[in-house]
Amino acid sequence: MQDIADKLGISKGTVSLVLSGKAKGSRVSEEMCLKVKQTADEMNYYPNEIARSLSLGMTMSIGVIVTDISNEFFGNLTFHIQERAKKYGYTVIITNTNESLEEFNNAVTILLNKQIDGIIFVPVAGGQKIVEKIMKRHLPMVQIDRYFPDIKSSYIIVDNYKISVEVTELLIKKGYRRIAAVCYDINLNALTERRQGYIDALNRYELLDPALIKNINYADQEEEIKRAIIDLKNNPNKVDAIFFCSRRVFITGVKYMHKEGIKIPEEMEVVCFDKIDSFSIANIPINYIEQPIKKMGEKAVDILMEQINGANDITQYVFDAEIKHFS
Amino acid sequence: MQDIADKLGISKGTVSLVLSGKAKGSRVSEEMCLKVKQTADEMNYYPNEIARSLSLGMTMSIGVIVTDISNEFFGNLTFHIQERAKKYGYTVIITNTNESLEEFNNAVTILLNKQIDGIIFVPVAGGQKIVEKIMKRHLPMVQIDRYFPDIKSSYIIVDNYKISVEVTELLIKKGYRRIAAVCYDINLNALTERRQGYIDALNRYELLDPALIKNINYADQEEEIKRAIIDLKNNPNKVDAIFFCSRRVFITGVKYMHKEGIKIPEEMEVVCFDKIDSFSIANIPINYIEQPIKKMGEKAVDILMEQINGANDITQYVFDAEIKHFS
DNA sequence: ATGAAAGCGCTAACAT
DNA sequence: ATGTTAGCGCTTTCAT
Repeated sequence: MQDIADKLGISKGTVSLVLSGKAKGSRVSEEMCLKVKQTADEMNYYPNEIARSLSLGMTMSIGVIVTDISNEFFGNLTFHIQERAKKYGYTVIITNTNESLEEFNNAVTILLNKQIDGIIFVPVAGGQKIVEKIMKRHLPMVQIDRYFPDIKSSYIIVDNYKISVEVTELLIKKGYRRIAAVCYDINLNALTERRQGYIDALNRYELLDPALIKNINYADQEEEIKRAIIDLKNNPNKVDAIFFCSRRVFITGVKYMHKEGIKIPEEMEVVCFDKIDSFSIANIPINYIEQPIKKMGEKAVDILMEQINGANDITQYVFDAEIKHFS
Repeated sequence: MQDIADKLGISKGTVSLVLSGKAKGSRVSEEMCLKVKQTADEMNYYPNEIARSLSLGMTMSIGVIVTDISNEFFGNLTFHIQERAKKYGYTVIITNTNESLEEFNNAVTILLNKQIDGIIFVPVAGGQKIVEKIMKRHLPMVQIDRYFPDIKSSYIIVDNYKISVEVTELLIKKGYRRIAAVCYDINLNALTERRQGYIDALNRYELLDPALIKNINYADQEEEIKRAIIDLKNNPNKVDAIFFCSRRVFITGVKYMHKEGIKIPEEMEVVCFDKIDSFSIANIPINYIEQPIKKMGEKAVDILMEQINGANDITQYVFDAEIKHFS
């Protein structure tokens, strides 16, 4: 900037005005404007956003913390967040927690230090203390996919409970009576609500059989899911349908259903929580629950931007998921 | 920092020394060190990385440009890039091009302006001019997954040609004679080489039948793939196997094979270029080609870091993919 | 062992 | 319409 000012024999300030588009209102002569822009081009000038950020006190970037970007759901979610942020002229810095508290903490620290203007994050179980760091800084934030009930902030979630009730009722209405559920045993509202929805729906019809609820330990899931499937197959009182409470569980579960020779849907129907973009290779009918990922991501950005622009209200969106059918 | 200096009645410089860990070598008294660290804690001090970056002339972030982060392959790739970068203390800024030249250009500009220390990117067809901007700045860079042959820089790719020859030969050795290929018609080396490998292998055995090569237009893929499958099914001279040149094409292709009632593998075997983490829901044997995504991502970061640390040599890695079998 | 001050590249308020 | 200057928060060299 100094260089181009020198070359034209004018001052740095003027150059800044022109280049940052604040030369309107006849602040700077047309002629000068043109000259400046031209020389900037010639000298192949690129603004230093870091300096700009330091001076302005804002970075035009937001942080996004997800569990694992290679996961189909979060991959999609971050994609939509990014695309939306682009529209606001914002850049996104994504980090993964891998569901680890330590990594969650690191991510938050790094992002805060990088002076991001706001943050969208998927909470990690037990991370309340960490979130308070964000709040202390009065940094705009929105929780997504999950939330800490005791933290007063904006969030975007899906009504996991409601849709789980609905899908279970759908199975009941289809005539199934022996409906199993395979879920992670993780203590996160997004997950426990799915199980609870299933339980409550079955209870309402007096169809609940606790033996049909399979809680899976995350670390040892392959083995545990396998055992669950075998167990369900061997249940003396034939099982009709299985509700898989998340994507990964579904994939592994169906794999062992195939291995055990369980015919889908003739012997058992299946429900998958979340859409998988390769359902079509399975050649079986699949009931699935689709979350409005795009809407969630976009809304999260919209809310965050409002906060960045000064809004103080906390906004909490609970979207409805949808039951769909693939065949 | 000033605040904590004031509070202790010492100077900003000293505080900086301590907090950035440069107080070793008895530069600052033990006692002072402790006091500073303590007050920093109490006052809940967080370093401003932006100011630090400006002063240091480096940001400790690298840019990553991929086609689309919600794509399974790129999702995995960026995940591994991030995890590796973490180890070096680096943050990653990811952007998507959606295969658009304009977005590619924007991404590069934004990243350059943000003063990233290096960049890893998946080139977009026709983007040579844009890449030159990066080179002009002498910014460390490495191309990944694809590369511009006429640009002299580091890259990490997979030998698409070789593995395609191998997988085709495998099919031939299995006894198949009528082997089809379904590929995008996009003009990118990563893709054309797959088709060429298939062609050359078949030619070598005098088994090539041009009618069995189906080139798919990206924009209209669903319909075109459907037609391709029907066409292959109706070929008077029964088709034995199909080589799907990429993930999406495979998913759609298999879907229509199911719809057309083509039995896999009894009537036709299938090959998928790329691994899909939900193969197991398909319950069919699948030959697939697995790229060493993790190694690719990590190596890209390693190379980039060497360059950032001053290495001038350009490093070009061509990894081998592997043929695997799912059943 | 610690202080003082310049400088990183830009913005913005104030002068002219 | 343009110039001058202080300052953003930190690092680092040179003094003390």
